[in-house]
Amino acid sequence: MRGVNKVILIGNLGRDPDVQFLEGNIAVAKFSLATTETFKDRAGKLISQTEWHTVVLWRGLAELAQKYLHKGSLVYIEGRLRTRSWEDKEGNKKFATEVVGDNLVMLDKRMDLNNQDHPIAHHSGSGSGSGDNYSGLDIPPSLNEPADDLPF
Amino acid sequence: MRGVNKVILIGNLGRDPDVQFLEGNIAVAKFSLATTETFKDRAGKLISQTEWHTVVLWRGLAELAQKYLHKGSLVYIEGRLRTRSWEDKEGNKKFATEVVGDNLVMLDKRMDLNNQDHPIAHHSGSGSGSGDNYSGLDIPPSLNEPADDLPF
Amino acid sequence: MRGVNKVILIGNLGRDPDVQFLEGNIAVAKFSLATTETFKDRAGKLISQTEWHTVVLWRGLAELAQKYLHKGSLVYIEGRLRTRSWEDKEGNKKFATEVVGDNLVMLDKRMDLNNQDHPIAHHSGSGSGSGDNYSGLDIPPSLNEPADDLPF
Amino acid sequence: MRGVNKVILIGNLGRDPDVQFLEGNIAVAKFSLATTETFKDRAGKLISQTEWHTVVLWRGLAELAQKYLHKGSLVYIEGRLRTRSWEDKEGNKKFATEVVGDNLVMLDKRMDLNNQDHPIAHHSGSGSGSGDNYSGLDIPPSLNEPADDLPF
DNA sequence: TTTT
DNA sequence: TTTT
Repeated sequence: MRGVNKVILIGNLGRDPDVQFLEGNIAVAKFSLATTETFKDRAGKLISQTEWHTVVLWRGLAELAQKYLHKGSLVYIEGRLRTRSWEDKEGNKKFATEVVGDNLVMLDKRMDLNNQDHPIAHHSGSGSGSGDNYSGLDIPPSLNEPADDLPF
Repeated sequence: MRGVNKVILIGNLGRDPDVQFLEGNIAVAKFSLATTETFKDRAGKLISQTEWHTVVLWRGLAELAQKYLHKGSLVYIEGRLRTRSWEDKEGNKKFATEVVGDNLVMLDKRMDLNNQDHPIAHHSGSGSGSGDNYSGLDIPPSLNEPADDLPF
Repeated sequence: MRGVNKVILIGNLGRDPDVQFLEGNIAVAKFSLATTETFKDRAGKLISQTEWHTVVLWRGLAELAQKYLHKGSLVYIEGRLRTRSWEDKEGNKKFATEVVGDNLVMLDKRMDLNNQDHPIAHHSGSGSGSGDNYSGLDIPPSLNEPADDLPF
Repeated sequence: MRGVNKVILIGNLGRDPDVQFLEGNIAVAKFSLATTETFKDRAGKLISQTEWHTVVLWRGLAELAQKYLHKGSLVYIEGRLRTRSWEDKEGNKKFATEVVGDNLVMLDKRMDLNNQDHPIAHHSGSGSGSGDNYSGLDIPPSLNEPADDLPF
């Protein structure tokens, strides 16, 4: 209660997403995302800093990732932090912090504009990226209020 | 597609929320929210700057607002911007930008911790804020994945 | 004090930015930004909703806008809401809500990768988008801590 | 360039902050923060989920943490993710993901309202928390534009 | 491991 | 007025 746990990332995939299907045919996608920020240090020198994040997507978002994302894709991810812990075979306690995505926006689909036939990278062929209803890019606010009949 | 429109506010209600019910018994709440930020200007002087926002909540969130929020309440609102336009009686074009909330977190309920019986302010008596299941404070990610059986 | 007023947008410029210089040679840029979100309504139908925002940038960010942004540019803007009011000549009270940007990330510069010579749109010639040091894209956290000598 | 790495948290400190001073008298604070989100699972059952984060603050923010934060404090933190890795004595590779805070807003100072003399917890006495100008809570946008002489 |  |  009374908590907020929100992450917003824009970055590039380091590899193609790893997608798996659990029982019930539930898709889960996982990939590394690099966010690079540039800023000036105290001396005014330009510093570029890259951070790697593990992103996990479920269900519909995982399926979108499978269809449209690949190594190098630029994406906006909104989600929350989750830290998992376990013991490895030697009994060492391990931790991993992941970003579980609630929303995904693809930012380089625009490539298609210039170049409909050859999406920028080695998709696995399939019928991917074309067409224009990779609907649900946003899986957003399930709020859809009645039209503009606000009584104010 | 490919868009993001997100607002995050923490501030205090300027008045009790105005709640109305549309056909279908759909609740809509509206209130002014003051966000005050403090920072230093170029000269190092401390500046306090208050901005007023119009917040609109629908359905369940509007009902929570009606039950638990009042003048002075401190809240976290996450939502999106929406600008409406219309003509007033004199035919002047008018604009109003509102924040339509998708998520609400009440930040001063904690009062209850110290003082279960007298929430900090003049609630309308009702069965207000006590108890600890004013559930649904967050109306968040409808993502609920299977437990920790991630195959990675 | 105790307030937050934050806006995060990803969208396209409706027109080239309008850039002006105030006394002291302070740059101010202003433009309209369209954010389009797609989601399913209660009936499962795909709805696309575009919202227009007025974005204002100051100083260095305004200069970046002047150099690199144009009609159609896809950008990430982080900023805060500010509502201004005034009276027009007829004495009508007017309001305008703007997003004052604190951070700007250009999301389609990538165009340059494919096509160094013809940025996607009619830049004003100048020495625009090429080169790779349109530094300061991010004008971010002026926090730059000492290297990784954290004592924990 | 072209990246965003942003985290927004609202939660409670699990313990008093651990504050240290590095050479140059640079303060660094570190603490665990619990964010609890409540939502309904697929079956409509109310689920409460707590996530623990490691938060690191530098310089002025660390000093504020030292003065005003303690076990149980409710805070808003805005920052970015940083993952550090190292090898422990046994040569095992270890990872730790932290939230490096760029902004801090204290959300329960209001306690003072009800109870000026006994802030909710064992402060180190110092006369701190009272008064109402623990200014600089926000250390925000170093943008401070000239007053409202926008030429638009 | 990405990207500029 | 943008973009898909």
